[in-house]
Amino acid sequence: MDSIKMAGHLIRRLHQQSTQVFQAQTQAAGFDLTSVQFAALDAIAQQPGIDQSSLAATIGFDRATIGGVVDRLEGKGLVQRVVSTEDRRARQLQLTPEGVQLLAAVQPVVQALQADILAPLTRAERTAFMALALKALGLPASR
Amino acid sequence: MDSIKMAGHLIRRLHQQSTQVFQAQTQAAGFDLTSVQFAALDAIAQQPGIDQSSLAATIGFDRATIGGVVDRLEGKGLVQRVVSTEDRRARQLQLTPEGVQLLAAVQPVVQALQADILAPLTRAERTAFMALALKALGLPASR
DNA sequence: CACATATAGTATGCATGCATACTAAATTCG
DNA sequence: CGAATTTAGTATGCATGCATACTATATGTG
Repeated sequence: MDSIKMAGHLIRRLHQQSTQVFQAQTQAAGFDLTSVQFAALDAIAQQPGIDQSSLAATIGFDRATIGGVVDRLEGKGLVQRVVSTEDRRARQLQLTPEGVQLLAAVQPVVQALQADILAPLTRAERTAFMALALKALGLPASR
Repeated sequence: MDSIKMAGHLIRRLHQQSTQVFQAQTQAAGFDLTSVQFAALDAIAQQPGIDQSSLAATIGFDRATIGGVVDRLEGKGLVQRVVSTEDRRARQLQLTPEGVQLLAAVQPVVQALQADILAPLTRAERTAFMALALKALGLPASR
């Protein structure tokens, strides 16, 4: 079988397509943010005070990667790192006012581009694809 | 909507799962090869003498990335780079005998792990997923 | 032929993404 | 309590992956 047709290869290509659509449309809207940085911002907004380790678990990174992502978000002034008073190893993460504002502004753009990631699919096919992807990841379909 | 449920996020997670399964199973079988390196080897085997630019187009990389991949394959003694006599800018790629041997040995392993990438899905669901993925990439379903 | 343009590959810089090793702090257990 | 273990985060190295700029070569056009 062609490696071209293998599941792993198709998924890699989809990932490329996904990140390209994200970059193109968020940049066109005037934002400078990667999809990973968006995912981190969004997760922090939903669980303010979350530590880096829990954040990594939430969005599926490892600890080494999340450190760099948070570094860059902090560098852009979007996120604050505070040493936890309860556990001095942990860093609690919060959005700054700038982070809150940017997230609110970029969210509708990101929301809107999701369909474009799977543009050749019909709406019903997109729904089917998402359900299969969720199951393939071992996640409950309803989450 | 949770970013957790967005198409882009699901695809990123699938990509992680895919590369992890690939690494785990090929390493368990005694190979030291990334999925990208495998894709490159396989493509070169199917089109011997292909230049780097065409290789990049075939498997969906950009030129900058393919250079490093070929560097590493050459460093492992799996691939030969020869300056084309017809176009001295181009590098024609060939597998070495070691490359041919390794590809033949690893191919069945890679073949077998494809189903594990989508392990929670039934066989029918995997087929459906692959068809949707192909369509989402704008590729003909039959290729 | 001369010059403009296009193309193949490389180099550099930035951003994931993982493995491994390390430090500091918290927890467990004898 | 004190040592062993675990955990949070960082540091380092390797491998994609893309954007941009650069060199060398090829091609097209007047």
